[in-house]
Amino acid sequence: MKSAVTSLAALAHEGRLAAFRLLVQAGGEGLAAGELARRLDMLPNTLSANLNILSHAGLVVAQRDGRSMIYRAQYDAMRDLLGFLVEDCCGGSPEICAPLMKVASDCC
Amino acid sequence: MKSAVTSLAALAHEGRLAAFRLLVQAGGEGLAAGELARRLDMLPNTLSANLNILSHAGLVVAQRDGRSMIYRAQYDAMRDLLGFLVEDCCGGSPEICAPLMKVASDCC
DNA sequence: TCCATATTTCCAGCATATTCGAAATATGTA
DNA sequence: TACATATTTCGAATATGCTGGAAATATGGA
Repeated sequence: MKSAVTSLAALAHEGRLAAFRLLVQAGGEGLAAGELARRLDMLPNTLSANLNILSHAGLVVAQRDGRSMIYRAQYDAMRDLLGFLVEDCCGGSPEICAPLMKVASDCC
Repeated sequence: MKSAVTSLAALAHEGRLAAFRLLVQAGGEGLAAGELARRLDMLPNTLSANLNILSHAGLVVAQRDGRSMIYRAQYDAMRDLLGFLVEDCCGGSPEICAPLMKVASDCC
């Protein structure tokens, strides 16, 4: 619950959400902080602060590669968050869960 | 995207997340504001402000019933949010989507 | 070593969010 | 009408979050 709030807060910011989505799309290769800053048109220091917040929430991890820092999305954390959000849905509310099945099956 | 950030911000608060989860569990009957305040041990005015934030995000709706205000979770908004969060998962990252399938099928 | 690149850290200022007490509003009941 | 209940609105204090400039750190190359 505490970590869900941390993750939600990390994603509840336009720049951070956009950064996270780019990292999800980038897949296992990840993206360098500078490349993210360019694509998102953010100042490097501002982006760094925001990546730090995503990292503290466990949604991304960083790894140094030469002069660059490569950031990658952490799928486990995202899965945990999604799992938490739908956790209660069968305790009275298949209305959420059933559409979710559709989203998931359309997607995969 | 903008509405996703609004919804995420609304849920990124311990009290609001707990309130929303209670409403999800409560199902179509919903819960009165006072009942929520009792269960969550929140002052009525504080809860009211927080319900207003959830309502503004479209995650709950309110309906007067006598002296009480009945709040209900809005499943469509939650489904949209979850859909948005997994939207990109197949653009390189079935790692998120596949576990989500499992979550959804375990649940329903 | 010296310099350029990549990124982070520090700091200050500004904006937004959170909470609470008190007062106001709406409804039901005697 | 008068009063109790349920909830919201208002206002102010406090806390937290966000941003950008400047400086610091880390790495690679000449």
